[in-house]
Amino acid sequence: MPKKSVTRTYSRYTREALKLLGQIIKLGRVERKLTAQDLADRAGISRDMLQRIEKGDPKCEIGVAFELAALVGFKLFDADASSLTGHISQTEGKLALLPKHVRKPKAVDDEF
Amino acid sequence: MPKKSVTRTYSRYTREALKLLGQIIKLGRVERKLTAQDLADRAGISRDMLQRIEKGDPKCEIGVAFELAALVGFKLFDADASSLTGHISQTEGKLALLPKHVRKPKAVDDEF
DNA sequence: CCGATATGACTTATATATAAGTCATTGTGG
DNA sequence: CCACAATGACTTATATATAAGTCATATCGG
Repeated sequence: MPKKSVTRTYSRYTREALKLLGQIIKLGRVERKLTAQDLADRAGISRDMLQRIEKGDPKCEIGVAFELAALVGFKLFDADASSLTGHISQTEGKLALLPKHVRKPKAVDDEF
Repeated sequence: MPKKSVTRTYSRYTREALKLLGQIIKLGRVERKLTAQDLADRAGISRDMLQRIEKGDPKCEIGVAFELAALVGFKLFDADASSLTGHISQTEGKLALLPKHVRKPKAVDDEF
């Protein structure tokens, strides 16, 4: 494992967001009359993992969660893939304008 | 490991969405003049993992990704935690109205 | 009602993601 | 221009998430 044991903490926002996402997935699944096993099969995951995601477990593969959401018709970025491509290059453009390396100042609390 | 080796596939949408999320995080980080190491430290993760998330790797803990996004000021659900709580109970309400178990029909392709 | 089945909660073996470290390269600030 | 620092790309050991399986319970359809 990592050479040091890992214990993470999550902000309240993160926990709530994950819980909501899980509920959205479950809601979508039930509305579409899909069995947990069915949806899991479609996503290529175990029923157990689907359950954990529906519960909002923070330690799941993000790819699987996104995939599940999409499978039940929920897009986190309310746009289709082709539209996302546009956003991506747009973001790439912004990044290109910024310095490649970040110069560490004294203290970085631009919390203004 | 799982008793069977796992090879997942992801839809184009999922891949694009993850890529975009990673870019958003990187953009936010650079704009805030945070070193990769700095942001990683703040999130309690390794620099290596931050890099992977910024690249859009689907196999990362979803909790960490959400946390990073929030750290650089990006909320996937554009609302604060207290507002999310409202959404959660709202969704819970909807779920309560639906059958607890899904009855498996013959074929389930409500693709209409 | 009752039988079949979906769900939730566990357990276990093991594939795999992660932290840590290294090295080479590049970019920046002085 | 140049030294120093940040980044990107790897490698490796190991903690941990996952698939699979089991059991008990709840609940829906007939």
